[in-house]
Amino acid sequence: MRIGELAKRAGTTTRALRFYESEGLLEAGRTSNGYREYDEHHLRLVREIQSLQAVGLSLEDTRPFVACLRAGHESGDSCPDSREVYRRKLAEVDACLDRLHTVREFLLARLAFQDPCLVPEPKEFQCSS
Amino acid sequence: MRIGELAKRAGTTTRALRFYESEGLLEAGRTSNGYREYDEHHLRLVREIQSLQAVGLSLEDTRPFVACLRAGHESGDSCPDSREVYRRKLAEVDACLDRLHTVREFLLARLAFQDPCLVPEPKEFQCSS
DNA sequence: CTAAACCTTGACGCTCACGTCAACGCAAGC
DNA sequence: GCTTGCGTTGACGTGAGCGTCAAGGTTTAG
Repeated sequence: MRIGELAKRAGTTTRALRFYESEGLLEAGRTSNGYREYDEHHLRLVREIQSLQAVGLSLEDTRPFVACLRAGHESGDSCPDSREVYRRKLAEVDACLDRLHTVREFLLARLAFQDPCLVPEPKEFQCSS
Repeated sequence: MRIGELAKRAGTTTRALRFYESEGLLEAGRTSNGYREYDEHHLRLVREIQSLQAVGLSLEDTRPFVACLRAGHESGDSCPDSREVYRRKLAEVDACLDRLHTVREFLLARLAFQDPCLVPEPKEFQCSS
């Protein structure tokens, strides 16, 4: 199949697929006229990337999973590097949950009209999913 | 005081202060040579902005608080618009907490080697603090 | 007097995962 | 033959909140 069909079947865009290729995540074959050629295995890879992005992993973080699938494993998260990414992300999520609980308490206190001087630590913090 | 001193006392940078001014959040007076001139009231405004950013509010969201302080209120969150921002942010935080709990369960399940097909909704979602 | 340390505006850089446009080639239906 | 709809590469735009020069003017310490 060509890039348009893969995009449609995966529910994404051709631009995204070309971007994955430029990042080395999705190598495609080429037909004689230069068109990219994909198969079901590529669709599987794209689906893996999408589901990982859905839980808040960056594209960079999906590399081990893609590599794991390409190495022949039936699931992308059966390799050590992938599981390490899971563990790291879990720690991030836990930290984020802590942080958000603190923020929530702060907002509730302010809405309840309490003292305006208790401010959460202004640490750099990025909470994303 | 001039911009450098204000930055130092607020624990920020001159660039940030100039940026706030460009966004209309921090209007400064000017001395005869064109230097910006600030007082304790400005410092108070900057501190307010910082503490709000620390709980994950965007600069845009800090506008009502700054306006409230400039309107003469002793605290920036005593005005209706400010409290509305608090309420909206609280709702965002709650949604984020829900989302992160789901993600956390997903990660735990994957690490426990379970079925690889349950994937959280790939909704657009931005969780930040 | 001079050098350091401050101030000014303006403009580009950064992150991330693409969106969007430009300008072109290729293929198929009428 | 012509239009329509695929495909190609390349390059710039997006958002948030500044960081980081660049190229000057001003003030202060020695």
